[in-house]
Amino acid sequence: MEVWKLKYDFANIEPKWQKKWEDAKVYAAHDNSDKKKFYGLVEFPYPSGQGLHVGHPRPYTAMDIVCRKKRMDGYNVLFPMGFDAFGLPTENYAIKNHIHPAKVTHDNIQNFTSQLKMLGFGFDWDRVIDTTDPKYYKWTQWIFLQLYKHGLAYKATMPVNWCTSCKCVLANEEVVDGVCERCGAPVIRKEKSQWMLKITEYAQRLIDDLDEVDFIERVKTQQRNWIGRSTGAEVTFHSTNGDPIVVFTTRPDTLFGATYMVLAPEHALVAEWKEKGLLKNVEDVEAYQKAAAAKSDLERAELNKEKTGVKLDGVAGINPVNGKEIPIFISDYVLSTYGTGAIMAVPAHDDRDWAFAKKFGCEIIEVVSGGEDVQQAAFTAKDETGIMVNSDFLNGLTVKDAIPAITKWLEEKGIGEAKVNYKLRDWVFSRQRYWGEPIPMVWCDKCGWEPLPEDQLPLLLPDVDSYEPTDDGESPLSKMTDWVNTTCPKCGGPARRETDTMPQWAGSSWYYLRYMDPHNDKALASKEALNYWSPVDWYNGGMEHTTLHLLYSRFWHKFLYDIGVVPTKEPYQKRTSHGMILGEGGEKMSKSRGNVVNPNDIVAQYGADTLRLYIMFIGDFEQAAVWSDNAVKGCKRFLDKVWNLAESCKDDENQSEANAASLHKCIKKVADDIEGMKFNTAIAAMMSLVNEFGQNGCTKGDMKALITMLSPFAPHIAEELWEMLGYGAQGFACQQPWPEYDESKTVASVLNLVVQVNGKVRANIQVPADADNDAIVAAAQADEKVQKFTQGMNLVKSIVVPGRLVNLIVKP
RNA sequence: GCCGGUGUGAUGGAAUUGGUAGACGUAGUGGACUCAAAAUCCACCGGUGGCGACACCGUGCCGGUUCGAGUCCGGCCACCGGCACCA
Repeated sequence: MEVWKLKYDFANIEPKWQKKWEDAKVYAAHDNSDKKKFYGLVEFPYPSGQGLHVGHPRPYTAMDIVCRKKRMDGYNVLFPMGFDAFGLPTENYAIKNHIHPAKVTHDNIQNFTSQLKMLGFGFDWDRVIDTTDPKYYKWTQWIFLQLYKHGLAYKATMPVNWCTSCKCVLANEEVVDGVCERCGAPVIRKEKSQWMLKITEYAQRLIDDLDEVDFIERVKTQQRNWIGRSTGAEVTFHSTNGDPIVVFTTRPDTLFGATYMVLAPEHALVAEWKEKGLLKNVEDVEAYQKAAAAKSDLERAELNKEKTGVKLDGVAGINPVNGKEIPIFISDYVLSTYGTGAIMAVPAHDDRDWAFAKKFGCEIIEVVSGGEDVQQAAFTAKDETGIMVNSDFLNGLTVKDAIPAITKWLEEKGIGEAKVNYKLRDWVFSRQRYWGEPIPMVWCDKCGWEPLPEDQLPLLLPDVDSYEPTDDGESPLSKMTDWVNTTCPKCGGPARRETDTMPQWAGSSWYYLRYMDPHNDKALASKEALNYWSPVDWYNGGMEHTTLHLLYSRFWHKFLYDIGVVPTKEPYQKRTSHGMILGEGGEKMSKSRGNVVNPNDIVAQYGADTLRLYIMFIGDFEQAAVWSDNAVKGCKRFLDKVWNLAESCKDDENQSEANAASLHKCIKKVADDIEGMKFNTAIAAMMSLVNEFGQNGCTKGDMKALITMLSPFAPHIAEELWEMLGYGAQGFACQQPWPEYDESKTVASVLNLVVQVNGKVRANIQVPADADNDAIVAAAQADEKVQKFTQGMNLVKSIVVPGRLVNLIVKP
């Protein structure tokens, strides 16, 4: 055979195959197929001006490998890509450089696209979506209208999170430790009229249906935590002047221990009592309310060691279980946004109430025995350890039994009822910025809010002169009087458009549906496409989206399911998550640290295949990993070895005897590891195999199997070698079936066993594969090294682990 | 404080789920090739003792279960992430 001795010239090979794949559309998903479908999804990127960094290819390569493997297994695969392009950085860049955000977006998408193609991902490029395309956001607006028509979108004036730098409201999910999730600027409270989505209506289902999906456990727990379900009871107390005060408690069993009440400073009853002239210490109360209002949530939380509050003078509460008169306080440790904004305080059995009671000299009455002295610390155990005392008819019961008993009693007397509360709050959905989807609503002084008729969608984002956010808290769109002034869709009179836009999370809440049928202009996707492709089989994305995008899109999906648009209850069947890529030194990559690795540089130096391999070999996929320029070389060396082996292998279509066992074990291992996302060990297994091929020599048949296995990981070199070995007529390497695994080839005729004496490794022996236990023990005892330790001892026991080891237990 | 995760050589990380700890890769050391360097190839590469065969110790710490523990149980420590006055 002719000896090629060509260099592994990745710089020419990679673009060559990228073009061939694209021309042949080998990665296109087929809509009308009888094949089993597989829908693999990665989170679409925000096309920033910086382009891709090496963090992006980690999830992309992983799902690309999974999807390529699925294609080889005969699935009709949908593996799409798109761009989540509305958002503040683009808008800010546009403001700074006086370029229209649409132009900025277009350029960034072009750059991202070429980078993604450079890495050889098998995306279906005919299904690319862009959330800023009116053909796309028409349907984002359409979904909003459906939410509105079903009572799930409403406008309300309430205190909201306001980012002082973005000049824009934020959802609760976007506030992290009191600062803006995006820019890190402090968030303050501001009273504003906002569009809200009733995600709380889905709270229970968002928890329950987690049981039906295959999400990694930490995603499920984080979502459950965020939704924050707690069960208890609502109990109606009364004030001395006869007003009902409803409180929520998770411990109705401790009702007899309620020695005072606390209202949130913003509670409506406080103002009412003030009106009626019942309060004798109005100045103190007002001063406290004012101070509380001025504090941000962060400040409130920071001050949580020291309890503050004011006792209401002139009004008291009455404990409904024993008629006792108890004082009422206002304090900011009670939140107006959770429960009823009012609590009964049981200092003996709640840490916060205890701290408050100590400071304000409130009575502490023990109603659950079994702990230490409640005058010294609250006893909060909620299990069977505590027995009810000082509680009339509850005395003697455990806490566990007392809760249903008192709840039943309350319900019978009409004083209270069982109740479930959630920490989750409704989703603040409007933003005072330009670069987002316009909210298709019109305000008419006569008719109120009216939805835009659906046939007028999309409501286009108008061109404006300035995208600058305004200090008065209005969207830049509000300055566009031509656009703002319109007619009421109902009465035809003069009306004004909503000038706030949607948050960035809107477009991404349903994008996975659009990929199923991206060019449809009659519906967000056709019924046939939705029925065939739903649900997403495997969705990989970042942990940082667990309580943002992932939660929001599950909510939207459930709504769309309820109104008959989508066929499944849940959008994603399986959810996995990748660890971050950290810069050298173990710190997060960032421009300011100057440790950002640009994939273009790595591709130029080593090629895309090496980058793909390295990013998968770097460590446990779910764990954070530190980038190392040096370690990249190892993957390049591996590909060089593969190349050289292909050039020097024996011209024999058969697999060689010498490599058979290793080859077939490797075929199995790589397949299993891809399914389990253990890409690092899959690659290690192929490296070992290649080392063996180098030692034993290999045939074309051996190489054929190796190249096929390698093709999901390093698709370009696989194609090139496939063609070089003369298999080009059989189609692309990436279209071949996964190599056949023959278990019988992995069974050796002679087994290597470890011999232990009293649990310590003492020797290795070879035995025939069919040797029985007695023969194995005899062989072990016959070994010279073993005899050194068994000499003069009695064998009391022997343990044989088939195919692994034999342990001899000896005693003098 | 509550919930989750992690802890293994110089280093990134493996270990068939209770069965030879350190696969695979980096870095390092020695050697071959070269005028030289790069590349490549070969050998070594947890610690201590020994010329050596070999022995003992070793998976954050202390204890336990087991013929056998990185893996299981009990009790700690450290770091990372999430939630946090949510009644």
